[in-house]
Amino acid sequence: MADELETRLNPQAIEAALYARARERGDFSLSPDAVLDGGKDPYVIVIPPPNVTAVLHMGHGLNNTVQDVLIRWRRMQGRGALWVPGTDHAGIATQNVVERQLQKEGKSRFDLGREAFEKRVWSFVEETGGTILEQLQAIGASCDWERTRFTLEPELSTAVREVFVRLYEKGLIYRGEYIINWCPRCLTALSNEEAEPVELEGRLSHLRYAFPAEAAGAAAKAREAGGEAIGQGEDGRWFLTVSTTRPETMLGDTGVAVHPDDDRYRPLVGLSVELPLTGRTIPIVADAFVDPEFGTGMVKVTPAHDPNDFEISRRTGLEVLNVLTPEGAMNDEVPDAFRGLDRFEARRQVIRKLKEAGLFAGDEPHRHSVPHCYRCETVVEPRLSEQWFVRMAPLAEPALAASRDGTVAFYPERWKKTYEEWLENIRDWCISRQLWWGHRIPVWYCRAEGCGDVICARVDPEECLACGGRELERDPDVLDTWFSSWLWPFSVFGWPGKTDDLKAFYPGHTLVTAPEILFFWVARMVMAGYEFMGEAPFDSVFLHGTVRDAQGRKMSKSLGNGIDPMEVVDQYGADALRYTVLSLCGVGTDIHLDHEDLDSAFAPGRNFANKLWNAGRFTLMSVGDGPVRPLHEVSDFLDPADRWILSRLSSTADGMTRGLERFRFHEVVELAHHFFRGDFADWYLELVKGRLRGEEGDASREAARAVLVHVFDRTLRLLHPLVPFVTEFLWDRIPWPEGVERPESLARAPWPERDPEYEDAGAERSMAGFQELVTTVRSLRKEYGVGEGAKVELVLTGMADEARSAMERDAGRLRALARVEGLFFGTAEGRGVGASAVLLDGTEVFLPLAGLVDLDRERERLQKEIERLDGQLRGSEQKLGNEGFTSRAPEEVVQKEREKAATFRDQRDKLSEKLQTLRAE
RNA sequence: GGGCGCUUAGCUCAGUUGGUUCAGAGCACCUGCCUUACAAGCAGGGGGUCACAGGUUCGAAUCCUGUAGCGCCCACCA
Repeated sequence: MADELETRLNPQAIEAALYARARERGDFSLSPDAVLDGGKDPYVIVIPPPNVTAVLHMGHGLNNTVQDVLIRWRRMQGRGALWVPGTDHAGIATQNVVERQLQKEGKSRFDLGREAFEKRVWSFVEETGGTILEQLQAIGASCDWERTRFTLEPELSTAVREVFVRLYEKGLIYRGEYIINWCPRCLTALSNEEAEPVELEGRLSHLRYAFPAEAAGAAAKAREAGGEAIGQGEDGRWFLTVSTTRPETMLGDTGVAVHPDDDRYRPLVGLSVELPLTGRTIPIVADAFVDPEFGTGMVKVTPAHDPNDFEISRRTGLEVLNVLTPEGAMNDEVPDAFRGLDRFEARRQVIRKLKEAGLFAGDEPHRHSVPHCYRCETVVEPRLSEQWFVRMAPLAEPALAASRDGTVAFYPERWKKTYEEWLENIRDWCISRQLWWGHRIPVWYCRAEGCGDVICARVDPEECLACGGRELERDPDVLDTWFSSWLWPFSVFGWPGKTDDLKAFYPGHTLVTAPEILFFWVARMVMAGYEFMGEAPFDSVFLHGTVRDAQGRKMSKSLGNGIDPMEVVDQYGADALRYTVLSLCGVGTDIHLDHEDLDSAFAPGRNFANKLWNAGRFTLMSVGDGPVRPLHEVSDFLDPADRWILSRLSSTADGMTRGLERFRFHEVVELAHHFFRGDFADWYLELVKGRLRGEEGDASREAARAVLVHVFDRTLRLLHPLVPFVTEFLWDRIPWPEGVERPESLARAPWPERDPEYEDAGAERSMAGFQELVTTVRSLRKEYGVGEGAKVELVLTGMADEARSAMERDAGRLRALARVEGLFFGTAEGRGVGASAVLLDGTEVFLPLAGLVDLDRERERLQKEIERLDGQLRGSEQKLGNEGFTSRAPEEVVQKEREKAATFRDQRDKLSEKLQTLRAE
């Protein structure tokens, strides 16, 4: 570690070493004893486990910075703060990565076989799985790394299996044939949440199905009744028209449906039509799902490839005909001409063939949302298949109640409603995935003749429980990745064992995550929490925004608009990264960062860290090595500036605490910034400079040193959760007052609370007046070009008596100011030529200019400027006086011209006034 | 189709229960300074009819209604 306080902050030189030392010291670890025996009030966060194959992106950067701030703050508050880290095995995502690797070697997972493939994934995970956790360390995440968990490790697999069996035994897990979302590329089922709708411009095609001759009468009647779907071809044959966005599915149609109350089509119900291209005849049925108002009021029914159609088939008894292979090609159920064709090719062919047959009634553009696989973005195909489901309604009830009664609170609050609506309309969860990487479903089927028993067990069965046969076959599927994630808040603590960890750390407290996984994960965790632990896994959910680029687009790999947090850490340090994202982290707002200009994107954090570094260096150097008195020993020697900064410290601590309690990070950063930069660095340090240079042993100097050390210590504590590295580096070097116990580390130093003893409204008011005076003088000097080095005499008049006596009392402070500003305060004698301004309290500041500036030149300068403005103004007024201009030019332009004129006039008048002052001699 | 949110300085955003302390911050911009902590800095400065139109009120960025634009979530409309 760099032991020198180098001139420039070099994050690379200090961060890694500081982090390693903090870990060694055990700053981040917590044993359950601290809670169970030590009486510490726990504060627990379990990390949203990143995918094991992931590398850190800005979303993680934001998410984990926020968690770390909370954990570090609570730890300093003396809570038993525990942040449990870990990774998710991420079924599809990880399997995809390894499959792509295999592809490069010209192999598929089937070439390897299940066992070898799983081994391959494991070795991949073991090689690369630690990456993201190391990256979290680089941004300062103070997790208890001894507790790192993985959703597919043996202990957690036990939890998964236990949960599956329990739910199965309770009748909440069932197997059934339903339409699910099928990804033809991943070859697996997807839950509704995993099928992401993408709004696309598609085509709505209209297809004609011909009536057999005997139905002609009924068709004609329906036509007469206003049935727009019914028509008569040139050949005299009657047909009906249905519409679809997926024409190829007509090959799987097994019926046409109308609304039961639709009088137009009533005569047709029970009759049949000829399904083109297939030689099949399909019935017309009535079902209430059909909206008579939409389109023609007639719907083709494809039970195997549309969820609604499937439901219709269940109610009406229509046949179910699957016409697609798992890969999304047409299967053997369709006529030869289409067999083996990819679905999109089949779509073209169907349309071509229908056109040839004169049964294509045209198409039109149609915007609609098409579900895509959330992992690979392939168009998802609704497909009938046998899958495992969890019956969710019973689980949703307590989770819903928890939100309604506030047991679980959401920040920002509007997500509460979204969450509740999802739970109110909850649908069963498809949990089986046709993958090899994941928790295998603990179900066996007995293949013995005539048995067919299904066994769901905690321990792999050797033989059939029903018939004793040994021909058991395990279900090939694995569980949805979220089936292990929803147990995470307690599985990480050893559930289903009855562990001390569980006793001490469950339930946890805060969940920090993105709104995208509110349903995937948050809601399900609450459900699992109640079902298996009897209470919610956390009491607050903070949902932060999405990280976007300068154009507002979500950062993503495919757009190439991402920012690599590691690059930011390398260039500007973890503190800069953290500070920047926190300063942008308002409740409910997204975060915009320009990926093309990291320098300016991270300037706020970089500048802040650097300023802290410099102010810290100065503080440490100025205080020096000599013994420092504790604050309470110097209370009789406090300067007004000391009282002021102590007062500000107290209110800042209070404000920051309240901000953190409400997850208002932007506000917290602003308070910290205002106090540290505005109050501490800009004013206090400047004001104590003079006193610090005094004689050793001088009471005012010792008071200043004591206050400085105290305030700097507390400031670093307040800033530590935000910027842990620089603060710790500096804090370690603070000379400690004699007789005061030094906390073992900054990470565990007590969080500064509000301290009413030092709150001093009088000192704040008087300082505010003082600051105004100084600012005003600076402004006047600047305006009249009085050089910064020049000493000026000031005359203050019209002061309230109160203010005057306060000022006399604070003579020392004014002298300090005089040194800094090069000002001199004199008494009012002849006022002469000068500039003046009136402060808020009525005091008039008069700055005599004679002798300081060349008055003649100043008058000349002003005169010239006034003439220039006057010319501009005349030009502008002339333009406005021109009717041609005002009537013909666009309103906006005229308006702009008026504004310009007003500005010229204002400025001219202002300068004229100034000139008057100068001439007042 | 339903629900929610946003619109404040060139950019990104703060503005808690309507009121001197509210029109702010950071970045960008302009001017002057390399003042022995800091030029990744200091000091000073310009810039906003708080989307638009109504309404409530003594008083509205803040509350109500409507309009426009943008965004998000949910949804089985072929």
